[in-house]
Amino acid sequence: MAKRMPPAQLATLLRDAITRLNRRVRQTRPVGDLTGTQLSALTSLELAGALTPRELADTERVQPPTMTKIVAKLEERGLVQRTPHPTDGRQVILSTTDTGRAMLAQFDRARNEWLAGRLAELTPEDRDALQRAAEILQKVARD
Amino acid sequence: MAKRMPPAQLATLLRDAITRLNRRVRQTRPVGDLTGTQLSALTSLELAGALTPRELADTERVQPPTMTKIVAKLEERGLVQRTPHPTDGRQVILSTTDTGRAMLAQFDRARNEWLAGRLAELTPEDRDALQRAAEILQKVARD
DNA sequence: TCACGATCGTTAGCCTAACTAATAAGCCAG
DNA sequence: CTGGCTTATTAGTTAGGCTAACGATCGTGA
Repeated sequence: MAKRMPPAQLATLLRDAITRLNRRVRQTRPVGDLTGTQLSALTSLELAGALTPRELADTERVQPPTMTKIVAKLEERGLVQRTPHPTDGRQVILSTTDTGRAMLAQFDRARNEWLAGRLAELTPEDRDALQRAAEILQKVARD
Repeated sequence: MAKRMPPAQLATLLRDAITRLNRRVRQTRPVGDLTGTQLSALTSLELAGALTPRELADTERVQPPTMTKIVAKLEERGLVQRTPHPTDGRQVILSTTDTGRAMLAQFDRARNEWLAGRLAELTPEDRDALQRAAEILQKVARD
């Protein structure tokens, strides 16, 4: 590994790596015609059980209008359903449908084909390093 | 660190981490009103000295029409210039202008403020792990 | 030599995904 | 019971990707 570098330089390196990896992953994306954003939202919703659009937007770190659009697409496909909030007439409760859960299960298999393939070519030590890094990055991205 | 996981699961973890980090970085971006994509292209061009649009597109791993748009925005701002190719009438040569270089120099200072700040809060060991991971990811993202 | 296929850059058109601003509906406190 | 806050949506903009198609140019093979 190269010499230890100051945080600003590491930030540049990280952003560059992440940008490029994102582009590569995007290029190989048309799996099941759900976009990464939609899949991520569906997964968060499934993990949480049920959320309001606002809560889901906060979870996904997007603004409410953005989540409105994402949910609309998922609803079109019958992957999420909305039920009225029991006491607050403004809010709605989002939850995954059986179809949505089936879709998620299917993705569990087909998921990340390209990236997983590339990762499988790495040494176990490299994969360990990436795993550790992913956990650190999750922490960094959290508030 | 958690137990070692299979590549498919690691791929999921990585993509999630990267997606979230990208969103966070985007939210804190309005520094000098150049986007990450534009900055990346400008930096690549500066590093290479001079490139054709095709070469720059390949470097940035986007399709030529995408690079046309990015270059158009950079040219509007006077950050890059185009000169005719000396022998091939189809091609053009892109290079950074003095203004573009000044902009890059300014970014060298203000760059990655949020991310660098967050990274500075980590332990040196965590930063080492991220540095190693970034280098691995660069390799993975490369062809 | 010249006609035709390949290459380069651009244009046009589409999509995803994000943002802000504004609006309608509903809640609640004084 | 009214005025202000919250929730969700709509409308409109921007960035950034893609593919398809096109004109200009290059270069090669008959």
